[in-house]
Amino acid sequence: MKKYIPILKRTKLFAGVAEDEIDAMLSCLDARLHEYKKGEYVLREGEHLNHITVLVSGELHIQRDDYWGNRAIVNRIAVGEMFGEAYIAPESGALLNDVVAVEDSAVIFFDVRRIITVCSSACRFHSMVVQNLFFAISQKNKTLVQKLGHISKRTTREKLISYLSEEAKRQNSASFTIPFNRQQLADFLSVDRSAMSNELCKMRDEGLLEFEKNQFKLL
Amino acid sequence: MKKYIPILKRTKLFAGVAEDEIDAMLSCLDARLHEYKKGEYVLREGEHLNHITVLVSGELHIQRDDYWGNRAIVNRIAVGEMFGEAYIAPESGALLNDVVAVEDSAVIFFDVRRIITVCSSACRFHSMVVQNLFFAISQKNKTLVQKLGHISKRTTREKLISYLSEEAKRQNSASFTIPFNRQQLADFLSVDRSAMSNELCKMRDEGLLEFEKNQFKLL
DNA sequence: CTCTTTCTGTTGTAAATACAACCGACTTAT
DNA sequence: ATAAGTCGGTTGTATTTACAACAGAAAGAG
Repeated sequence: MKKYIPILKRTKLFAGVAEDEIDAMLSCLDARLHEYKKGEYVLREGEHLNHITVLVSGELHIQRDDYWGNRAIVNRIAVGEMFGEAYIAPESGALLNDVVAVEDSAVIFFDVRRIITVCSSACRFHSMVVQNLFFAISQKNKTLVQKLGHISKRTTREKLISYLSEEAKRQNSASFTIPFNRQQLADFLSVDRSAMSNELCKMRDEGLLEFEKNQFKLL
Repeated sequence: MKKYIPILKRTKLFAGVAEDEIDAMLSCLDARLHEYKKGEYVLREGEHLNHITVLVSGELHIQRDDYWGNRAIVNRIAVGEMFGEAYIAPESGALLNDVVAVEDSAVIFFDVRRIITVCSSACRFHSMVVQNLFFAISQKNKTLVQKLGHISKRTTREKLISYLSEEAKRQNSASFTIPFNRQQLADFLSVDRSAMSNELCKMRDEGLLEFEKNQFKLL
């Protein structure tokens, strides 16, 4: 687990905490490392979670499949990001979604109660972590609202424009790479892949954008 | 403002805090009361917010209108609920949505920094409020994921079933009242009102449910 | 009470989407 | 090298949805 301390240092959760302090906090927070192969489930819908988790290697999707096999990708977790923040409250109930490794991944689990209950003075940076967690959850909240903004658009084209222009803004460039292939993007935006592919090509023919694989450019 | 203390006592934010303690905390948290008439904007997209707010009277919608006049209702705030938790972080940027009073409403604003920075021992219950805020944000997060689950369904019928069965579950009865009229429900689920109305009637004719105004019964 | 406004359901048409099936390019495994 | 699998684009059709327009019922104003 110690090899991931430099990664933890760069996460929102441990922002401003020195590496040796993180090292000291690992046991205080009862940190546990788990590893997953590509395609493995980290957590399944219906399970109960009493941990805050941080992805330290690989990539995860928060997703849900319905009876008919339609997949909805609720969120994508990149290295350094957290998940499980929606289940901090004691009465928060079972997981609503599956969490799946889309690459070989490593996840560190932290005991929720140990985080939010500030411990003895041994952890001098604990209160900073609590505040970081505040900000991180708050920001995740905002991310979800943004995603709602995308998929509440009525047409596939509008959803694409909404999503792509936010990515351009976020990456601060008209040229950018998206972290999804076509099927994943379709699942993320809740549309049919072929219809979306069709629409993307129409938009390209109309001169709105260019793309090749995951590389997009808005014009 | 004092007349709303009994209401505050019943909110998630002040759960477990006695009324006289809340009274004492109001000034500590720099609480300010604002009132709005039905239809007035509490906040507008693009503004900056440095407060956590609690609705103590009336009803609010978090919504957004696009260029073509399509309205998306992101969330509904009932008495005792908070909003603005997505903008706690210092770098969280401008509001993504409008906040509108759909009834005559009263809102109390609390200074964010004063909440998350635990003050002197005068506020003995401050740390409890911090923990309450944690749980409340976390739960809001979960609510947003649930809403994503509804509108990521492909057809109007599936969206309706998803929403209505959750309401039934939440209200713990096959008969329940929803807090939206038809237009608002359509805006909430991101579908066309007339198409939705049509679909509801088809479902009724097929014996899936009964309804009258806002009163629904799943069969 | 009457007039106006709002709400809900209905219908027809045009547009958009889902679905299935297929193809070619490319990658990976054996 | 060959075969199998993955990925993205294309097409046609059936289904679904949006949109506009209208009508009756209910609610609210004067």
